[in-house]
Amino acid sequence: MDTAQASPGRPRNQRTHQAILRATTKLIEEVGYAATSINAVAARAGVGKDTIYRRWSGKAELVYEAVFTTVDTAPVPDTGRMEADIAALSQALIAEFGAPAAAAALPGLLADFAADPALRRRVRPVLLASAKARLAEVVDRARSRGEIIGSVPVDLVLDMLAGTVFFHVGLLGEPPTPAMAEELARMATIGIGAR
Amino acid sequence: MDTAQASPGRPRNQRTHQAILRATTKLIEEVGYAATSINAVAARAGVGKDTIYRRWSGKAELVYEAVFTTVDTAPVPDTGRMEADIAALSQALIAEFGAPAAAAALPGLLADFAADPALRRRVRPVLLASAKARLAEVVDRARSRGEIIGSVPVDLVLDMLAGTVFFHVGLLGEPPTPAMAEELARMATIGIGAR
Amino acid sequence: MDTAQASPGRPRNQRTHQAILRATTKLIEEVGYAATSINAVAARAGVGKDTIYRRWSGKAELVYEAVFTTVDTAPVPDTGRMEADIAALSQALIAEFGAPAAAAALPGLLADFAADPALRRRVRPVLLASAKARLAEVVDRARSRGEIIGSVPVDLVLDMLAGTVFFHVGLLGEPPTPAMAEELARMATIGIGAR
Amino acid sequence: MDTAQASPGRPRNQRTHQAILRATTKLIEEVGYAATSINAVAARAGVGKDTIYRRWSGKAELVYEAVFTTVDTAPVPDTGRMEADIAALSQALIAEFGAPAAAAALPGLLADFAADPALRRRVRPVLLASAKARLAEVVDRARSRGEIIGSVPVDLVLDMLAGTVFFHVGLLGEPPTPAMAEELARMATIGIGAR
DNA sequence: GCTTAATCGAGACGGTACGTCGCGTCTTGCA
DNA sequence: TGCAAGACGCGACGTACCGTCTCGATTAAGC
Repeated sequence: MDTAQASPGRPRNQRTHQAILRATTKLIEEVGYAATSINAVAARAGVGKDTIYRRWSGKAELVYEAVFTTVDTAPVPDTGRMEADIAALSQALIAEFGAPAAAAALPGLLADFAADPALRRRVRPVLLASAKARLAEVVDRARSRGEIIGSVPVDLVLDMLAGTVFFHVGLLGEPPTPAMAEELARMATIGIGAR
Repeated sequence: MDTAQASPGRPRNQRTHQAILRATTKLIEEVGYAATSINAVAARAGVGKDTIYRRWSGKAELVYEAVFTTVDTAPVPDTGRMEADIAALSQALIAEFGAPAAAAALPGLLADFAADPALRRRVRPVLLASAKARLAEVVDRARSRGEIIGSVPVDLVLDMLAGTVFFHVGLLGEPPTPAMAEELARMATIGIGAR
Repeated sequence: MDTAQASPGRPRNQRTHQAILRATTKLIEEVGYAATSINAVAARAGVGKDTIYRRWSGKAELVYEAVFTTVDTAPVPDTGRMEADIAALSQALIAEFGAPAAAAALPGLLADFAADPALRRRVRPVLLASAKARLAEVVDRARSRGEIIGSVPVDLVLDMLAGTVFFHVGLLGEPPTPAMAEELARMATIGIGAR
Repeated sequence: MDTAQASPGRPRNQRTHQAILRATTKLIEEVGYAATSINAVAARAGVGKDTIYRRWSGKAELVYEAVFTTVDTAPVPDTGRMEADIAALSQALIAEFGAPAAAAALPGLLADFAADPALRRRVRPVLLASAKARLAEVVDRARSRGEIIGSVPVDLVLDMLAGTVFFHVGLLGEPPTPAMAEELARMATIGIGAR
């Protein structure tokens, strides 16, 4: 199923692509989202601005790809007990959203998403997709074991985990403490389990 | 303790003050946070830019005051059962953050807070202060009734309620549905109660 | 007839105005019209780009004012013989259009005028207005002395003088030699006189 | 003297060459010199940009070839009277420079020549070469008939004819009227004859 | 017939300038 | 001193071309 589909003309340089993403991540970590301009990214990556706009619609999409495209390679936790599985997933999600670059990017990113409906529609289904699939798998397994009956508000739980971290970071400027992460994970677990 | 503190020169006009806040709220609702510029607010309020900067440090503080300074006049719920009290508080908080102007302002506001430590420090203690006091009161009453023992992560619960709404709004562009609000309130209630 | 007409708000700074014009003239002389960018003028004058665009519509208008607004203070020649008067006027016009900054600016300026009808309409009546008035005066005096009868193609003569210099400069890159200037002045003189 | 000089590799396509020149002329007439970009020419001609740069150094050379390479096939006028001959030549030159495409291209072309010494040197001797040869022939014949003695400023006359038309066109945006052309031709004729 | 090498359409690429916008500060004259 | 108006220096925005480059696919002429 090789969708090579060679288009005419000079192909885009993958090294350039990576250089831009790297420069973006660096800048986000060093000066934050607001102070990261397309101009600066271009200069840092040794690239023309057009080369950036040719691939991304603007700062939001660029930063999103640079910061949130770490594929989850870890296997879905399967301890046999739903609570433990959900706790593991929650910890992972919190770690992802609390990581330096992510924490620095999230507030600005969310603001830009909120301001642009089209952008929002493009990103929304992707942002939490992986986490959603994993959580759904855990829940399904629990259901087949008879641990729970009825539906589970998967989307809500994800919004809760991500949103809490985001809000905390936005207002405190610091990543969540492990203690808080644990507390939060427990809350999510109970929220699902106690139905 | 009348802190009139009459300074020399012409005193500031309170009607002007209100006109600026009104114009700000209108603009936020009509065009959103990003497109609301100080220039536009000044023009809309029929006011010079300096008159705005003399009172607020910038867009974030102005919008914050315009949108989030509705004093909670309702009495703290006291049904005799903690669960019901918390549910009521949660519903109120969700309603406040899900209101049109608030929902439109929150993402941008949080982003600006995240970008400016000084601003963050100034706003942080105020933003959820009222809600925090009310929740603490409810919890204290429950404790004196013997319903719970040990500490309660009040801050976390508030971050969770506000953050979830914010994240949902930022990514969906719509205020939370009543159903979701109920579900979320229950989650918070259980999260606290089940300790 | 003092048209002060004080408009509200902070008045424009005349020193800034002059600094911009000076920077423009310098740049034109140093790097030529094409390489003179608004960006560069702004940097050189220590001024924001807006401050330039607030006063002029673009490079063409700016350069035009910087280079071609040297008011003719010399009195209209009046030797008693039309030929000598016209020769003097021609020499003056040629000198004006052959001056370093003017010679460097003219080709690009004309090209921009040609490309923008609105701009053309705005500049056209002003560009040769002074020269036209002086020539008309000389011709009138000659007519009243009985030296000539009938009409005189004043516009054509001016286009000829300016155009020849311009074309010469554009294709040679050098100001016209005194010899050529004299020859050209004579041609104009004869062209008018011999009617 | 067949300078075929067959080089290895695929030979250049002459139809492509013509297609580019045609597209250039069309664009010049439709949108003017300034708005005629190499990009646009390439798109219009269905050609890659390299194919253009392989043949011409840039817009100026391309437009010059597209617009000013109509070889004078008409015989040099020979009426027996110099004045009539010169008038005929002048009329022809004015017509050439006043033609739609030429009038649209000239100002920008001259500006580019003025900005680039190398380009100027390459084009200068060619631009008026044909006209110069014809004028020289007419003058020589007149001299051998004894009509004139001494030298004649041939270059100056050509600059004058071309420059006047150019200046007029650049500032008015319209081709010269027949009346003006006649007047101008007469001026050139007298300018030469009256020596 | 096979190689060789330049040409072709397409479009990516690093640059530079564009003209606009918003920022937060300043400078007027008037109240 | 407050205030409306608006000039000011700054710097980012997203776009348009520039002239060069890199693809894969032709297209002759020379071997």
